[in-house]
Amino acid sequence: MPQLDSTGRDPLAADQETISFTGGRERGGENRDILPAERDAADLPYSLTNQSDCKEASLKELEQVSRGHPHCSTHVDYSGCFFPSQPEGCPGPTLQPSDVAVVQQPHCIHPLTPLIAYSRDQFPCLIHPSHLPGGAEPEIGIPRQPHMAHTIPTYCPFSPEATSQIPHPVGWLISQQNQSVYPIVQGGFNHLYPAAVTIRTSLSNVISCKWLRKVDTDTVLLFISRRKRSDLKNEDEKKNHIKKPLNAFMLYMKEMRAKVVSECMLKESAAINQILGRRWHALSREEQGRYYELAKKERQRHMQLYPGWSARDNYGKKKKRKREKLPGEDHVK
DNA sequence: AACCCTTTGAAGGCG
DNA sequence: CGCCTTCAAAGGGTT
Repeated sequence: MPQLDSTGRDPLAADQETISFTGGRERGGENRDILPAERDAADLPYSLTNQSDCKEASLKELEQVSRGHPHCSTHVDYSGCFFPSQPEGCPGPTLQPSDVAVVQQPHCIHPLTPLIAYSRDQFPCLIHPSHLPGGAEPEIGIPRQPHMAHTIPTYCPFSPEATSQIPHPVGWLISQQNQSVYPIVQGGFNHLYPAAVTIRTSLSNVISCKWLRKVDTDTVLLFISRRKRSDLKNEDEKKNHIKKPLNAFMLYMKEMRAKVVSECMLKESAAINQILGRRWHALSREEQGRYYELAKKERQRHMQLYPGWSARDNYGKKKKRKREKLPGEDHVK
């Protein structure tokens, strides 16, 4: 745990109320004078050695790297894939959280200069007003109406073969650059794009609009089997899912994972995350601060992109398998 | 196929 | 306010 100032508040957090170094991260603070790497091997709760510990070849390689530098200690903690006790200047695998700037490269330039693309991995190019139904003004971050998504049916009672040939109402957006685009949330256009209009527009080349106009949307939906609707709805929910912004540690993990994987020849994320967790605690305040700052910007950008979004929206989306608690096992976090 | 594991941090709910 | 829970990423492992 980072040092607290005399007031008990973290000085780094003083001007960032959302940044917290508290929260009982005792492992990181209990012995700051000892590099976490030095105690990694001893107590990894999740056994690395059982599964995919640093393999023989990579161990030799790591040892060579370590010995190759005059300042590097030859004490190598292989079981945790760490390089402890590295003096200043040693270019070993110990963290050098250099430039974090771009975590994920957006494929089109967004005014908000995204670091991470939420949902569908992409960001929108600006929408021209003429392309919006009703000539609506384009906005950065179309207001979401996630809870409306399921309330208005948008599907047609026709076979997949038939519907697959129907152009998507906003297909022009998707076809741009042959990439997915701004995470258009189902319902984001609901106020402009009522279901009946959608159906009429989409099927105008297939069936008579005259006929459709006479058919109530609910009646149309009777043609769709419940299962089919359920599948489509689930698919739709996945597409419209807005993910939480990444926190500082997640940003750090995202950047450093590949490095750890290559160093330790590990692929199992649980083991890698344990290593990353320890390295995180080994970071200096300044180094961690950079990630906290990055995470803060991420949250701000997320708020701009998805005003009104709440973390609560994603609750219950992942079904948890009930795991039997072992005797004496408490919730440890 | 869906969830578990494992990490830290943010955020929401509840008493 | 403090505690608990969920979910962000990742990919091999498990059910």
